[in-house]
Amino acid sequence: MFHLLEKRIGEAFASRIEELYGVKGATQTEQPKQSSFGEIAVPAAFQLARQLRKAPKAIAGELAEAAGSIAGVASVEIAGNGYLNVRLDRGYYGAGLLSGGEGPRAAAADKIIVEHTNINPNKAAHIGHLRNAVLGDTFVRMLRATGRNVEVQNYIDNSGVQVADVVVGFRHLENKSADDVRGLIAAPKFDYYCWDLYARISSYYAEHPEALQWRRDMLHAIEQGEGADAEMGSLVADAIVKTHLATMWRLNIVYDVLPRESEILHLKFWATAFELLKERKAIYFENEGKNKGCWVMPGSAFREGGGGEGEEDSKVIVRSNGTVTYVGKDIAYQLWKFGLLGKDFYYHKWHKYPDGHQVWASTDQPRPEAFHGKRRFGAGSRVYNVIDSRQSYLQDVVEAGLRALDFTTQADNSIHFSYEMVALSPRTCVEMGVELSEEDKRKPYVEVSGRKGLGVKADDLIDKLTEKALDEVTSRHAEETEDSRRKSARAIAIAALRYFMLKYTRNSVIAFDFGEALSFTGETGPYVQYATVRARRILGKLAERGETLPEFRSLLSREAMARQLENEDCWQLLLTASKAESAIERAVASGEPAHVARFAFDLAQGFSTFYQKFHVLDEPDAEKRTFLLWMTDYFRAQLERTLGVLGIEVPEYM
RNA sequence: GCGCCCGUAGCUCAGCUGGAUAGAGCGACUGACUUCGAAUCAGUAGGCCGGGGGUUCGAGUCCCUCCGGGCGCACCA
Repeated sequence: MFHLLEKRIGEAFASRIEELYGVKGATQTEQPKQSSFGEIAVPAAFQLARQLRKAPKAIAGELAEAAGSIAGVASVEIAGNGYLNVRLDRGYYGAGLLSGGEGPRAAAADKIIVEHTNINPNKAAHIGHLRNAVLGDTFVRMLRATGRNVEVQNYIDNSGVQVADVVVGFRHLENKSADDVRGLIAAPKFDYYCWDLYARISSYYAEHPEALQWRRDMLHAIEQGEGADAEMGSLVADAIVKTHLATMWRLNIVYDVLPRESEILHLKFWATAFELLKERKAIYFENEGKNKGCWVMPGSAFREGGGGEGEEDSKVIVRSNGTVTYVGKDIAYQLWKFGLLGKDFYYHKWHKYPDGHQVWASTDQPRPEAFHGKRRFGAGSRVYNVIDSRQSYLQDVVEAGLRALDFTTQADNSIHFSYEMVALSPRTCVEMGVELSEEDKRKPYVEVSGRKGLGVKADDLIDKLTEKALDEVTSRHAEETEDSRRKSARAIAIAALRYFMLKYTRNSVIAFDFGEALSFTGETGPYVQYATVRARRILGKLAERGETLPEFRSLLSREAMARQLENEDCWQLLLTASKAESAIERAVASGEPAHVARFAFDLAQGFSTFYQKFHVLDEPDAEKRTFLLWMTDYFRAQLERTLGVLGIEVPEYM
C-alpha cells in the first residue's frame, strides 16, 4: 500500500511538472525525517530550481497549486524552503490495507541465478561460511518475495587442492585405506575429523616442504578421476558435502543444484571455453618474459584506466605446462551459467530434504533418473556470485573474460555480491584458548584460518546457541516437555544466528564475538520473534475466551478506519507496519539484506510499543477493540512475512 | 608501489539514488510486572560524522588531499 502510494504520488507530480515546465523524468519521493511533516515528501522543487532559475519555494507553491486531487492523498503542503509534504488520507489508507492492497504481482519469465556457500568440501563449515550462506539465502528469499524466479547453486570444488590435502593426510600421515575412511564417514562428525587433519597436513607441509610433491601427485590423480586416490578423494568430498548440506539445513538453507568441478573437467567445459577465448582473441600466447609459454589475459582488460600493457598486470589463464588456472575454469563455469557455453552437465538426484525439496548434482554421464530438456539448470539472465570481497580481483577477471568475448550484457549482469570477512575478536580467541602472537594481539580482529584450524565451527556455534536458548525457554516454561522446549530453542538459536549475520551491512568486517552473537536481547532475532509470539498470543487468548476473529471487512468501514486512525500513535504504527513491501523492494534494489533485518526490528519495536500502549482484549469500546484486533493481526502477518524473508521461524512459545 | 573497503556516541553498528533538528542496540543511570508474557516498555546522559580543502541553495553522503586501520595485487584455489 505504501509502495503503491509512493509510486502514484511520484507519477502524479512527474506529470504535473511536465505539464507546467516541460521537464520530463521520474520524480523522487522521500520519507520525511519527522512524522509531523506528513508521510511522503517530494523534494522536486530543489532540482527544478536550477533548471528554471526560480526560487524553490515559488516552484513548490505552483506545484502544490497544480497538484489537484490524488487518490489517497489528504493534503499537500509547502514546508521549509521548498519541500512538498504530502499527508495521506488515513481512512483510505486503512481501508486499502484491509481490502488487501496491491494485488498479485506478475511472475517473471527470466531466471536469476544466485550462487552461494561454495565451501571447499574438505572440512567442517565455519562462521565465515555461515555469513556467505545466510547472506546468499536471504537474498534469494528477498528476490523470491518480490516475484523473481531464482535458481540456487552451490558450487562444489571437489577436485581442488584443499580436498587433495586432506586425502594426502589420510594416505601419508595416517596410512588409511578407503575402507578406513568409509568407517570414519559412518561415524559422527567426519567433518570435524577432517578439520583437524587439514590443519595437521598444512603444518606438516610447512615443516617439510618436500612433502608438497604428495599434493601435486594427489591433485593429478584426483583430476584424472581414476585409481584409489581419486576414489578416496570423491569419498571425502561427497561425505563432507553431505555434512555441509546438513549444517545449512539446520539454518533453513537449501539449494537447487550442485555444479561440481569434476564435471567441469570431465565434460571438458574448459576446452570449449578455451577455444572461444582464443578465437575471439581474449587471451594470447606469451612468447617472452616471466609468463613465457602461458596463455594470458592482458591487464588492460580488467584493470581500470589500463596501465596494463606490461606483463606485470596480465593474468595467466593457462599455465606453461598446459593446465588451466582457477580463473579459467571459473570463466567456463560463468559462461555455462548464462547458457553461453553450448554445453550442459548431466544431473542426478543428490539429496532430498525432509520437506521434500530435491537437490540435484552434476554428473558426467547420463543417468536413468536424470531429466532432459524441460527443467535445465543454468542459462540465467542474471548471475549473483556470493563471494567474499577478497576475491574481487578474480571476479573482475571473470567479468572481463565475458566482456572480451563480446558478451557485454552478460558481463553487466555478472554481479559479484561481495561481503567482508568474518574475523575473530581477540577476546573470543582467548576464550577458545588460542595463543595469539604479539602482532595479532594488537589487531582489532584476527582472521579465521582453515589451514591453522583457527575458527569457530558452524555446528558448534549452533549447538551453543541452542543450549543457551533451551536454558531460557526452560526457565519460563518448565511445564513443557523437553522435545517441545528443544523445538522452540532451535528456532530461537537460528533466529539469533541468522539475524546476527544479517544485521551488519555487507562491507563491514564482523569481528565475531561470542558475547554479542549469543545475545537474545535488543536488536536481535529473538526480539523480533518475541514480538510475533506476543501478537499471536493475543489472538490465541481471544480464542480461549470463546471468541472468533471478527469480520474486519464488514465491521471496519472506511469511516471507522478514519476515526480510529485519528489516534496519532495508531497511525504511526500502522504506517510502519505497512512498509514491508517497500522495505523489501528497497533492500533488493540496494542489494542489502541488512535493510530487511533492520526493518524487521523496526516492525517488532513498533508492535512492542503498541502492545504496551493498548490493552487490546480489555478495550471497552467495541469499534476500537475490533480495530485493535485488526492491528494486532496485521502486525502479526507483517512480522511473519518479514521473518520469512529472513529465513527465521516463529516458535509457539519462548 | 597499485587497486578495493573502512573511520559516525564509551563499545558494536544504521543512515536508501546529496535534503529539513545525525539514529539504533549494548553498556551506564532513573522508573514500570496483581494486567494480552519484563527475551519487554518509558525516560536520562553521551556527537566539531578521522583532519583539511573544494563542488552548491544544501554534504555524514560527491571530488581532491592528508592521517589511521583492513584486504587484495601467483604458472594457489
